[in-house]
Amino acid sequence: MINETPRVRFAPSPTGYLHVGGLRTALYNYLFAKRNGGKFILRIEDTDRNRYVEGAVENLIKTMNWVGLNYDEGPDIDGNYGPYFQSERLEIYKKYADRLIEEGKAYYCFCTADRLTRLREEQQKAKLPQAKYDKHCLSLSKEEIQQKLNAGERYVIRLNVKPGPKVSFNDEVRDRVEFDRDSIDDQILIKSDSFPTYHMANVVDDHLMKITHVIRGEEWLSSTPKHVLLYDYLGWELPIFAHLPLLLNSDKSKLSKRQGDVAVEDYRDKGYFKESLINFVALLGWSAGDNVEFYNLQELIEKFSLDRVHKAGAVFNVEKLNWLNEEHLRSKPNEELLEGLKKALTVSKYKNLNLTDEYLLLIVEAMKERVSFVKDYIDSCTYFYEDPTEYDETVIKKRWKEKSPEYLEKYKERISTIENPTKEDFEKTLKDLAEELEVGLGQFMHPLRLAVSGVGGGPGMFDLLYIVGKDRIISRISTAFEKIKK
RNA sequence: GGCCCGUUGGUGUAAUUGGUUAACACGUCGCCCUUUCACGGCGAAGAGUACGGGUUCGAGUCCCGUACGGGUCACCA
Repeated sequence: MINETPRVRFAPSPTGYLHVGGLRTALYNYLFAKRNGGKFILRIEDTDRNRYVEGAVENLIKTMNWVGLNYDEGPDIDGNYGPYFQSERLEIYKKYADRLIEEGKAYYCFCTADRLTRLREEQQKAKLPQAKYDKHCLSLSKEEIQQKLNAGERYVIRLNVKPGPKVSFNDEVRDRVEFDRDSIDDQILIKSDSFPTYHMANVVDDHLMKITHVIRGEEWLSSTPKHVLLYDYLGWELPIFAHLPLLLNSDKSKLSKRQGDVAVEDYRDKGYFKESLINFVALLGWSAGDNVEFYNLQELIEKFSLDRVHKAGAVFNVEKLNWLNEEHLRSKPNEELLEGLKKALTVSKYKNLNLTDEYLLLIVEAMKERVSFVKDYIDSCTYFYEDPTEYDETVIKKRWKEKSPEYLEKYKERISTIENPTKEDFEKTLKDLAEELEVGLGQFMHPLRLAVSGVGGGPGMFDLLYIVGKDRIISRISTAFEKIKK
């Protein structure tokens, strides 16, 4: 095994969307594979027919593609170990279950759901430390079993956990973990609908698909002894386990829908870049130990290692995600942001404006240090798309002076005589005027910004003027005279 | 409740594997830059490492106990 190329898998059950915790698990698997020259496999754990969700797999694949975690084998990328849907591997599980039965390591169980709940209740009443199946059906004779089978009685197949030493295994992030054997229940392996349970399916598939490292969430830690036992019963070599710390809500409970968005799609729709999501989630439970926090996927591949994965759960902190999104935005070329902006524009109220790339690029550049999301290129500077309809009250109070109309009128007159004014023209005109009238530049700039944009903040004064342009400046100044009353 | 895992500023993490005053980032606050807002720069507050014992010349790092948090105990994954 030492020399085998690593094979890891991300094995979600298709519930409809990709959970951010799932994204983190997928990412670590991906990084581990890429770092070590291995293969990354996507396997669909669709063994619960009651939870079937229409279109869930398609959506999952779409989201995986969007974030760029490309797998080497999966439902739509054939490898030599398919099928990659567990629902298409039923005969395989059955075959191994039969083998276990033959060897006395598993057995048929005909107990009804009724009996099981009654059993559980009794055990609870008796204050037993733990509710476990009582191996009732283990004592059935061969004839009895055959008879029931022939009669078509519904059955499940259970793991036969026999007394023995502690079950232990090594975990890459938690070192050695041990469980008492009698704390392990006779887990159902094959359900009465002939579908396997997760425990059976994941062990069989991981072995058959030659998975070398099982990297999954910590919620699986306590069922790992069952899996270890199965490997043992089947005579298979154990993979290396790595149980990742959970992602938490701000109250430290397991990250849940109730306390915010958990779907990767939600974050995508809110305007987060896949780069920031990946970067952020990578840092939840892992660090290279070198103070670097800004990464792209390639850099993560180069730095990642399982032995630097943290043990404790990590709170999902949106503020840091926001910061990372700003950082990634600023690192992107303007052309890419332009494409994003154009796309955002098509679904905005400005979709019919037909603005040129040249014009939009000016906005992209002027606002680059002032936005967190591409959509902010619209939302936080609407004055580039339409005349202001309101004027910020506090700015009026602070900046709109008695003489403001007079100054602005003069500026308006002067720029109206310039043909195709450049940014420098707007600047020189303003400075000259202020000098002639012997007043501070601020007497011009602040009211002018207010009149042109309606707000007190924004890009550099002359960028603002240049982008808005002479004609609109002139008309907006006139409008401001009417609308701004002190 | 049983079992398992965990616990370093508000949050994410670091600390040469036992060796100075516990470091960085996000967030917060302040100053500088900029006659705007941001970006950027500088600085501050904020943990004495959950708590209590031990081992040791020396413990965030090792051991034990307690507390707290979480996970798990399905014919769900």
